[in-house]
Amino acid sequence: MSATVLVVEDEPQIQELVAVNLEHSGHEVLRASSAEEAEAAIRVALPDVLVLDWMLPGESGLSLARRLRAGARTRDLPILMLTARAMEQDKISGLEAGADDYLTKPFSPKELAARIKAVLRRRAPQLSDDAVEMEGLRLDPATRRVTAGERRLALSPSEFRLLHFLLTHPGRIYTRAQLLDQVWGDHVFIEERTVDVHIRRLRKALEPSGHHRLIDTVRGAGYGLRAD
Amino acid sequence: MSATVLVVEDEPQIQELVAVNLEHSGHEVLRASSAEEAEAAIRVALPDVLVLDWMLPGESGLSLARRLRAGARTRDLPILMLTARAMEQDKISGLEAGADDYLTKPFSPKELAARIKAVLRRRAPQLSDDAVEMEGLRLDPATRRVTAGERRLALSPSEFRLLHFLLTHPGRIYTRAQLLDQVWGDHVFIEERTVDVHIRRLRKALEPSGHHRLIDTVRGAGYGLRAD
DNA sequence: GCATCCTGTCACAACACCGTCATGGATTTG
DNA sequence: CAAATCCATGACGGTGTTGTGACAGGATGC
Repeated sequence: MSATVLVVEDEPQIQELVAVNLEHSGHEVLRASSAEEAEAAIRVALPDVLVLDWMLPGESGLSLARRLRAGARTRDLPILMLTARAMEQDKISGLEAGADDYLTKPFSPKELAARIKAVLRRRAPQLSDDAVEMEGLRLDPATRRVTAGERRLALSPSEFRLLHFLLTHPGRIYTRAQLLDQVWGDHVFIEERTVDVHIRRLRKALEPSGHHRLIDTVRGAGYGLRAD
Repeated sequence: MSATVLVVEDEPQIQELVAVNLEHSGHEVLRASSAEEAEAAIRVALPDVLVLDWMLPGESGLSLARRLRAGARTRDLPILMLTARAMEQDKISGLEAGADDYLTKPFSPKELAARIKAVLRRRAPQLSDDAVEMEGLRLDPATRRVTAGERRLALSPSEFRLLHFLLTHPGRIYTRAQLLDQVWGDHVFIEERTVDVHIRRLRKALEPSGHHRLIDTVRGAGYGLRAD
């Protein structure tokens, strides 16, 4: 799980320490030394998570957190607060201001990595898990089952995602590039022709029940699911 | 049946009354006096159930409930609403906003305990202490026993909790992250692959009776209990 | 304080899956 | 009809995911 982390910390040594550890965990790290810098960075590009020192020159981290919680765009930005001491008071204020979690210095690199991971996991979007059905072909994300009438079909993860997308977007033709973006993800580098192979595998998996006929090939355009 | 209950109530006396009663029932109690405080507490650690006053200073309980229902992480959080009077209007609004049940002041400690129990049973079955059984595999939280037919199986605490969760949520597939949140707690920092190891240990423990076949591995998705 | 159990992590093996390519068939184009 | 595209399909090696045994540290009970 790799993410973009904005580290807001005025002491260069601590900033460096945190940044290096996060990079080592595979994260992209941005840095800021004050609340103002942090806000500017956030304006440019919303990070996935914020590591925020409680004490900062100028506006405090506490205050920044509170403001971020108020803004629509930054309301859901996960915040991990750094506090100098394990003061119960700090904890309470920090959490009231809207931090998701907090860490008291000194902290171990391992704990930092773990907390970041936990915070990210909690914010992970829950994919919709409503079942979809079409002409007796039923796909249920919650149970992860695909059935054709009574019969249960075995699909690989990719076949499952592809069929899920097609079932939720019937009647329209998608280019291979569009399918790669939608099913495999936005930034993957995969040969377009590979989509052909997956379509074929999906067709083969659907063949026992005859549902492979649902998948249309449109020459020169792409693939789609037959709409009635 | 011991759960973590977050009580959101601005009147100190009522808050105290509710809290004491819940603690007496064996629950862990957290307190908040406003919607904002409640939200901060929830961000840090998801409670098992929320007791929420309908009238609060600032944001109303109604509004908070509605927001919690919208968030992916808090969608399934059971909510018990407190209302000052038995207004039919309130009831409707409260339930529409997503409360699971409601209670009108004044209420008896006994009724409070009963409602909490009912709400938990409905929304978070693994927190109730009802025995669960499936294909001869029986788990009883009250006695902490697991039996396969006549045979008694010895499970470690983690194996017990994992099996309990699976037995109360059959059919559905859960990712490793979801299992960590549900079985280990909302706020733990554990490698996802550790779930594999516990699944394996649980399978091994169930093997003598053949019930290990109940546990499904779904490649690329997670684990679940076979539903028939 | 000691022995035991439990737990989280790791390393390695096994295997399913995936991405790519080569080939040949089908369809379109001129 | 020939050439040029485009697509279907089988095969294959690399990659990623899961199963499993081992181990060290911590908790627990005696």
